[in-house]
Amino acid sequence: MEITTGACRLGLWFVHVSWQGDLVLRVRFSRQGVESSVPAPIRRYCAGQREDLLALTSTATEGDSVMARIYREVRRVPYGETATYGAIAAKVGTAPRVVGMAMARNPTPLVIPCHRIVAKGGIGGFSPEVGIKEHLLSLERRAARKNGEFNPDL
DNA sequence: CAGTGTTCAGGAT
DNA sequence: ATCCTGAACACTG
Repeated sequence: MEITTGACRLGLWFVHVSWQGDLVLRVRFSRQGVESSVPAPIRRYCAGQREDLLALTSTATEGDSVMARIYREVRRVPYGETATYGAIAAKVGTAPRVVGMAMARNPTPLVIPCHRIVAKGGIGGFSPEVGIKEHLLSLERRAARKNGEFNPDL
């Protein structure tokens, strides 16, 4: 199967995706872009529909490295909810800081929802802009609420 | 070696 | 109550 690349709009930004079937190789954000095709679940997600993206996979979750185990744990955080760096670290058996590094180097945001990982006393970081993280979290809050869910947190 | 999208305990103010 | 240190950790330039 061929490797495909495309982009779709997300608020003020564009989401650029490189994928091969259900396997997503890379996701990145930028201000520039031209609308083209992306995997259907990502298009629905960006349109603000409730979509957990679990149908897609990422190469970053493969293997036994600490990084891969962190990424697998992050994927278990449900749509519309958040977890702290420390909580993920405790489950994997490493330090919170290592989780931060894994998030910073996440090759496939959205598919591995690093935006749902927040600091204990604040939102935590996000590259290239924390504004994207805020946008994603409020997008998920809205969609979850529309589905009749009650989210006291966030 | 220093530096990361952190957190906690311990101590001083 | 808030503010500083240092340590723990996996990985990169």
